[in-house]
Amino acid sequence: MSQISLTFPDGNSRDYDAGITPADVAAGISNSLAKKAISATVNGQHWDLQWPIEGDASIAIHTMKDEAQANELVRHDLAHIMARAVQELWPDVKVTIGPVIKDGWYYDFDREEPFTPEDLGEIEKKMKEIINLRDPVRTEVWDRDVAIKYYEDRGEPYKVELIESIPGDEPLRMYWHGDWQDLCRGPHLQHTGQVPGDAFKLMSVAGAYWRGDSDRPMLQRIYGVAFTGKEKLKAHLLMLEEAAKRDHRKLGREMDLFHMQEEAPGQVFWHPNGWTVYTELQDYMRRQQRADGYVEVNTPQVVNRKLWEASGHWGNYQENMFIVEVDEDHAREKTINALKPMNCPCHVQIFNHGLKSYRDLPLRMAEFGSCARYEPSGALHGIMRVRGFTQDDAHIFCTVDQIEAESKKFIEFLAKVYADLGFDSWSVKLSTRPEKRVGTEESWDQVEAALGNACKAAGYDYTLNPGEGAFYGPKLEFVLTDAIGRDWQCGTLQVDPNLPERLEAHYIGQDGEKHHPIMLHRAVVGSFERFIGILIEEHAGKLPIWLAPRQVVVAAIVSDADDYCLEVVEALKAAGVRAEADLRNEKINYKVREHSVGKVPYILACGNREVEERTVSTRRLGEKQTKTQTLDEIVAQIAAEATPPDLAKAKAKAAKLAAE
RNA sequence: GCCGCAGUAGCUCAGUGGUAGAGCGCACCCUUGGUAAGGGUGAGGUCGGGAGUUCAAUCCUCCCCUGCGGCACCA
Repeated sequence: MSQISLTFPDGNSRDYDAGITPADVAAGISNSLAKKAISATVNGQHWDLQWPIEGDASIAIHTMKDEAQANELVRHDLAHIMARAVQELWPDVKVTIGPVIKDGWYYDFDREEPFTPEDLGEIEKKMKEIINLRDPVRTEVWDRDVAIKYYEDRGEPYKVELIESIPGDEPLRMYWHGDWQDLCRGPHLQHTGQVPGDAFKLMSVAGAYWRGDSDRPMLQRIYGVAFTGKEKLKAHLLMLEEAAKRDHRKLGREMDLFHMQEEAPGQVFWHPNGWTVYTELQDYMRRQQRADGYVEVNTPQVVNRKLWEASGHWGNYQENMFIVEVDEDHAREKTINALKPMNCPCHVQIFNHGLKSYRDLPLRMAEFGSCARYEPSGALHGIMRVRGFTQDDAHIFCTVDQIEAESKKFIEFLAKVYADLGFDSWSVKLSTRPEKRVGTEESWDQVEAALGNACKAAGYDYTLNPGEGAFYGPKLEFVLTDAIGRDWQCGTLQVDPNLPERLEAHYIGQDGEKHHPIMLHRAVVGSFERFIGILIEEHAGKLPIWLAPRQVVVAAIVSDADDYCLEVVEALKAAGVRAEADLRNEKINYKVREHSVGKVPYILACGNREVEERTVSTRRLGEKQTKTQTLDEIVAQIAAEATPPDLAKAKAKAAKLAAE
């Protein structure tokens, strides 16, 4: 038998007979390691303890202490254990696939009856029994024909289909957890008892299409979460509770920001508080855009289908448009219009009005454009995914040569805005040419390179998103990461040579000839609705004071202080602060609690002492400590703190200049 | 759009084949209280919409709408 050399993480190597398994290797090191071992990494590949090693290799034996491998194995084995439990409870249920996902796993089943929450409890119980059996895990490589025959005989059509879709040169591997068998590429644990029986939980049942295809059968997916220890499961469940507390739908109600109702699904009724946040953010964006060389326009909501036919939306996007038919008495035919789902065709109309010269480019045309899209009902989610929304939309009309410089300028702009809005953590993805596309390879090469170069020139790295570009051009996507680690795509930059051509936009070049401009579709916050939802969840409702709808409540401790409270409110208002008085016949405890729950950044309490001394008792949201400040002092302090970040910077700069 | 679950007072929720209840909030009264809920009284509901079964439906059945969790979608 030939010998192979295995190199361990400490750099030592040892010779073994070819075909040795990591289990044997572990046993050769120590008894306890043999028991504790869960898997190995062989030549960088996660390796089952039972798989033979045929050549020289590096090897590391894993135990439950290796979090990454342990999590993967625990979750993967639980997927199998759950499938086994389900088939033991209901033998006619058909199994499909069950992959590991973030924090857990899922398994898709085909079963006539829907699973109920009580079923989940029963399955969980059965899973714990299986874990306690400590059944060995065993694996074999099978012939395709044998495997197909096996699953055909057992009436498991989904498995047959899976095998048929696996490339012919790949070995088919079978795994047994006790007597229960599943097709699986592995690796797995040594026995079911290696799974911690108290560190997993079945979370939910949901429908999911077979192979993710909406034309195929709907299966039932059971989701579970699992970790290497009980405490980690607890921590995870706690985190979910915390996330639920930040839910913008809940906070939106509690802070009286907005509501939605069934007469206008997917559209927002902004209340005064919410609209204050909205306009504050919009005012900020408007200032930024002006400073960055954009012109602002406004275009119609209801536009005749002719324009949508010309732009291509009628053909490609009709299902997502609100169609508005107007049946005028004296019109022979009714006119058919659509609410605009995007602003770009309208912006081209403005561009086309009057002859443009190359000297006019780049032309940066911005609109806080209200759009309506008929999103599928199942896609709606609070104010994050809606049917009516407003974008900080703009289109930059430019030449091919200007793409790179304009993109760089935009990235810098976006970076400044995100920094002002408190998002330090964001990343860039470059989506490149998809399979179905228009345009030449050379033009794609050129434009993709321009976007990549612009990123680097602006000082940002990007990851590739191959094949995810639009049919007409590549795009940059800017992804924010919020306070609890969730990703949100907000900003975007898309290169579009197609629409200007379709809508016959052109400019006169230096050569005196007509040329089509390129359009860069771009947005920073994306939809205001969604972005405000993100802000609410990011800050758990405690918005930065300049965005907070109610910045200060001046609360009277005794009614003798009422007049003074009103005076304080007036002083704050005069300094541009959103302040209100709370003179209700309630105790100060009650008022403090209510406005704290309402996430008001400043509570200023005034009693006889304050009236006497012309001071206020200041309490900052989230702090227990109060302090006494003079009226002048607190007005100046809050006015400064409530100044939007861009204006604050401008003020600081002006002050510095004045000092010099 | 698809699968499952849900819809009862402004909010959170309990409940029943014989037309409903709590807490909070709201109104009024007492209380003027020093930093996260003082006390009392009261008003408030077509039990999501429609149809059916029944002597009788908020409750059972069917259809629709909306929401929630996923899936699909996000030119």
